[in-house]
Amino acid sequence: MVNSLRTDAQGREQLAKSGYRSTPQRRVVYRLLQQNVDHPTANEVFLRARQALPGISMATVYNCLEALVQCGLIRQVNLDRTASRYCANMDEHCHFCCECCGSLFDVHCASDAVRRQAQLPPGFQATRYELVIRGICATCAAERRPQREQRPEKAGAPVV
Amino acid sequence: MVNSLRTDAQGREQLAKSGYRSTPQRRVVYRLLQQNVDHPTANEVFLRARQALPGISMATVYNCLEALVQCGLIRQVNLDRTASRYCANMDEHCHFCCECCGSLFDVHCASDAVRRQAQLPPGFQATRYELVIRGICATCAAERRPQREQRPEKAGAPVV
DNA sequence: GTGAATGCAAAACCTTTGCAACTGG
DNA sequence: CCAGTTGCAAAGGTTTTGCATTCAC
Repeated sequence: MVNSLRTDAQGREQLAKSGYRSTPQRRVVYRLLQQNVDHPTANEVFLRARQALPGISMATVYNCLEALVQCGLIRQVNLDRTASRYCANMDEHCHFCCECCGSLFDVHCASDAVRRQAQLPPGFQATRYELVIRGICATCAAERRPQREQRPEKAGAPVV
Repeated sequence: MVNSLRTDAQGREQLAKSGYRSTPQRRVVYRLLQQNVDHPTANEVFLRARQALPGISMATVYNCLEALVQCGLIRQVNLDRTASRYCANMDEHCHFCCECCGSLFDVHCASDAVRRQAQLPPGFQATRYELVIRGICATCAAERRPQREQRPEKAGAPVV
């Protein structure tokens, strides 16, 4: 169950709180991320946004994503050195990355317990814990295929 | 205490096991990573390797790093979309990234307990758990400075 | 009205690739 | 000997930047 999705008005307010304006481009990008739970890359966001706003540019997509990340409406997920992915689920969760098909899944994780496992040296102050799990997703496991080229075009279904 | 550092002979053997040759470049890169516990980037490895091998090229550095990663002598650490960093500590550990100075520290972490916290959906098989902790390191905390531009030139001391 | 955001193009950044020459086992 | 490795240069994918124009507040 995802609780963190905001209405247009809430989105506008959250942008304003951080000094950002609500523009058509930002609204389209945010709505698109709310509706597509498959963690698209900036380029995928660009392609989808262009359906609603044919004139939108890549630079604007990056600008919108940056604004939405900064004001806390979405989060950026970086795995390896592949293109960043974006996620409108702000509930606490971690990510499962399928080494077979490359899909990304949201996974529930009791973060308090994770926190307690890390033995920080004296004086260190943690602000954020990010857990990434790698493995084989149910679909790929069922297909019993050996590991092969990633198929990043396949979208991962959310699991939270 | 780091147990995973290999002698030259062990390194050669581990490379051979995966079908790689032991070359002067690979030996220099591996030794350099063993001696510098600050998680250098490929470019930093290049600059340091050039002191021993003035003719070494960036492409070769990447090739060496790839071979060393593949045969299990070093690991690659990717944070955000900054340049990959490399680490000769193969003991089980996670990473602490200082949001103030950008340094990377090895941190001991009881991974079995972390594993138990993630609630994988049925059919999902996990092979690897990667925990990244972000926060303020002891040095930056002591300086009591507000968060500012990262200073990636400052090397992080190992903490394991 | 005014500062912020957009769109375009060019550049930056990190990494990979193609290929001829060289070399380790 | 010969597949694997090196070094060079060029290209690749992702993201950022500069700047004139447009727009949100």
